[in-house]
Amino acid sequence: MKYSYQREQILKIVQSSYGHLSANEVYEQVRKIIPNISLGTVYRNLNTLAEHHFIRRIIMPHGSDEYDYNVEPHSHIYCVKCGNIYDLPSKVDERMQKLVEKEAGYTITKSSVVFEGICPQCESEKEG
Amino acid sequence: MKYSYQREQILKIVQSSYGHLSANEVYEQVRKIIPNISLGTVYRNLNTLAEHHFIRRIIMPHGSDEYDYNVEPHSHIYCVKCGNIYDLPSKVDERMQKLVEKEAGYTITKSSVVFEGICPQCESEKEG
DNA sequence: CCCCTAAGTAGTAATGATTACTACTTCATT
DNA sequence: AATGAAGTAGTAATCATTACTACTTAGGGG
Repeated sequence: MKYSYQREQILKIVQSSYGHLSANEVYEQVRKIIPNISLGTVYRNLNTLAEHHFIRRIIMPHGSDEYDYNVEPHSHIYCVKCGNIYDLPSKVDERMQKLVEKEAGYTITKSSVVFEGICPQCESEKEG
Repeated sequence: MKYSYQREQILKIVQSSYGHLSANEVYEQVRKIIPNISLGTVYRNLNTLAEHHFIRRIIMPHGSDEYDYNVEPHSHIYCVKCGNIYDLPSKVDERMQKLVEKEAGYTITKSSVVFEGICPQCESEKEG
């Protein structure tokens, strides 16, 4: 991987976001610094960075994929009320994997798990 | 839902497939019976049938969605060796859901879970 | 039994996310 | 400094899916 200013800025944005960003959201942000950057460059660099484990690509079932500063394998949950995407503890992933391997006899190499539900905050607001 | 010959044939194909078919695969099959059927008609009917719980739509992380005759909620695993998509027992789903609700405090309404791994058959062939 | 209209259809165009392509530029090594 | 592999901007292409349009049909009320 050769250095490039574009990639450096893209990495900074994802790392400082402390959340999940779509390629387009990264594009919007990086354009403030590099106005003529191309969307293709954003995609290419996000994927290169993900391949080299600097960030993690979250393949969303529908809609655009998201890029995550947290490189530890973990699943995600989309809150249908507030629209946010939250991380699930990686402990949950480990246990899910063991469950599938034990119950069904498969060797899991990778998983794409996105839950939909209601986050604790929205759940408690329901009563207020 | 008004009767239509097209929808009847589409339902028959998915139900008699005993597996998972993409919209395009259904299209290819139904064209043998109704040569000038439109791909849009296939999509519309598959989704209508799924909404009415005659079949189930499996949203795949990447690639095309699949349609399943098995309407019980269950997750899927894609075997990276043979390329097939297998069902996981719905017991696994129930336990995954409980795990997430207990460990992370979320109320799960829906889940899109697709594992990638190696199926028992391919696993055993490795040694031969 | 026929008419009406909402639902369905074929065919095509549009959408949205992502990747591919092309000609030009830049990093970093000798 | 020269070279070549890797990177870039800009644009076109791809792929799955949905939307649109004008036409057709199912099927209940008169």
